[in-house]
Amino acid sequence: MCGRFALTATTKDIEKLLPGFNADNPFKSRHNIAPTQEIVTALSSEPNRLREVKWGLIPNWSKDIKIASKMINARAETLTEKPSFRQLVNRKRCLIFTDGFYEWQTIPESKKKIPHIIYFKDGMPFTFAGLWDEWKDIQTGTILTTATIITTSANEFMSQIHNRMPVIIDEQFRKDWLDVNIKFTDLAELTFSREFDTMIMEPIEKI
DNA sequence: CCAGACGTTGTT
DNA sequence: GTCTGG
DNA sequence: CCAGACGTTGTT
DNA sequence: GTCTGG
Repeated sequence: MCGRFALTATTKDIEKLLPGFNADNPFKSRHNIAPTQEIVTALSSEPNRLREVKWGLIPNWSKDIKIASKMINARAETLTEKPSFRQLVNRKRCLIFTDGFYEWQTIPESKKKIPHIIYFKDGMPFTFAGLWDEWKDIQTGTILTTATIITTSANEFMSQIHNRMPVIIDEQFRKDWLDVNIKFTDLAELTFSREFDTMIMEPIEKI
């Protein structure tokens, strides 16, 4: 799955990933982004903007804000079936910016978990596939924008440590993923597990 | 019909 | 909002 | 995902 | 051990 990641690149380098998209404000460098915190995204509805939203999807119909902490990931395999996601796949897709994510390897019979960081050889930031939504807090009238990260089965490389991984959208497909004129069924292939030539994985002591 | 859930992961 | 379970 | 809390009563 | 908050 994907429950922690980093975004330490400069705002300028992040903007380079998606020409024409500009950041609202400079983004802070962060090594350990946790669910419920702000994440940097490009949303399908706002074609020229990079903005922060909260990690943990709150569907627009939700009565309880607490649902967010359960909705940090969405399985690619069942996106079009699940009530929480099926209405979003054709209308509210997003890209989530990162330059490395963490997975924990569980060691059988020792109860220990070893964190690993996964990133690319060039050190550049890259993008996860996500879904987003807007939710109105009835008490205050505030609109909250939230997102979830789509996961898929681990590729051969990642399966050394874990059975799931986030969906990564390559450079040439980023604009397609954000284009809601393209149906999800025509993009579903992007969520399938595949190998990456320059992916690096390293065990770390601590995040 | 209404009431209640709406999710993923990992472990057994 | 929509589906599932009772 | 991990880290940290996990509780009540009565008094200020 | 399990739930909550970040």
